[in-house]
Amino acid sequence: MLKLAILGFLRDFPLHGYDLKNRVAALAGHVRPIADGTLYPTIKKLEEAGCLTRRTAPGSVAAPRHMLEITQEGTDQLRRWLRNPEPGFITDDNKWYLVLAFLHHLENPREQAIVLARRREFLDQPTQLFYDEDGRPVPPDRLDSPFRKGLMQIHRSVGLNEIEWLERQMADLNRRAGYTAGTS
Amino acid sequence: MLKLAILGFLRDFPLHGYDLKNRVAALAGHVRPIADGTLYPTIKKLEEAGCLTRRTAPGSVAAPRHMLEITQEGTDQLRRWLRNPEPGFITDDNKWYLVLAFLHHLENPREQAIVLARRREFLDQPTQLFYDEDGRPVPPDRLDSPFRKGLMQIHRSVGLNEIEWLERQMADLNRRAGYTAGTS
DNA sequence: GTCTTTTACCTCGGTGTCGATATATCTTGT
DNA sequence: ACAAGATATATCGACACCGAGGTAAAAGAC
Repeated sequence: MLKLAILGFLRDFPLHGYDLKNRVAALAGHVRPIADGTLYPTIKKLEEAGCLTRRTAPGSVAAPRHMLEITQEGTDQLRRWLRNPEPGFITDDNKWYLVLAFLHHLENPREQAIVLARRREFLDQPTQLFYDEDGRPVPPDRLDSPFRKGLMQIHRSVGLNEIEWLERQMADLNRRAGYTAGTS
Repeated sequence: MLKLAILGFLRDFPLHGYDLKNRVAALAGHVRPIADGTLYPTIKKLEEAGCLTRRTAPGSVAAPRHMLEITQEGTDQLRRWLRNPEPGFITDDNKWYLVLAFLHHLENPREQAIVLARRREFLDQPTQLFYDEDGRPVPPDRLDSPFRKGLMQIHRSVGLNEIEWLERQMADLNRRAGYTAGTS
């Protein structure tokens, strides 16, 4: 999850750790701070895996920075993650938003459309959140708790909203993929 | 996170592990399966902490079950978590939905309203997801990636939707809290 | 009769993230 | 001169969760 975000941001332009931290915080979960104890070891691992290189530069304001740059290896890894996201990245909203934030790094519109289709497929299946004592599904209007009612209502409208957008986006991507195929 | 879900479900009625697993899976992240290796150790820990008791019962279909029942201690713990959720449970959508799913176990409408207010406060602050190379915020219409545009658009409409619901719900709760105060 | 599937429970090792803690640099206020 | 605060990087122990693996009991298929 963090690795995807780091490589995704570095693919745009080189950054140092502190900057990355703020950008990831703003994006992930929307403004959940990411701990130092998570970020720096993760950067180290990515460096050891050859996904990024670091270059010490004087700090613009304070202490010296390590400017991080993505490598070809790192770009390949990023694309692999985006091209074929693990199930959690499709079903977990926060993780899915991360995929969406970096999906433009996957240059082929056909591949992008496939990922969107997977999310669409997931959103399509009806969600049943609650069951009664005997395991029977409980429809929203039969729920005692107003909070559970609201939860299901919000969840539903959010899904419809995103499906609509996905639909438009996929149509657009497929059109562009068609042109590309026609001209090749 | 899992602990909250377990105690929350058990507060409704006693369940066995396997049943819990399916209910949590349906609710958390909407239908993300929860691993056995997570569930059973967590149950064990909750039992050791005195939050629940177990009672072996013959399985209705197959192997014998451990029926789990919440204790007073467990109920107290659940209420503490709900009354004062950690920051992540307010800002992380999946975790927040969990809080919402069990908020009815907090019996005081005033306390419920306080929790909703914290979420509202969080949603109220304008979210800036992306920044350019120099650290300047990038508005949606200046984004190159259609996916990032969509992300911001979806994010915004989802937020407005939920704020509207929160508003209605809080008004209702405060009205009820007022009645209670008046009759006491 | 045995074989597979479903129900049901459990352990162990590995990974990802957090929170506390530490250190160094530069700017600004006093 | 010195303290405070923002910038910047790093380590360590703890905890939650996962995935692979294993056990067992009953139902139904062949």
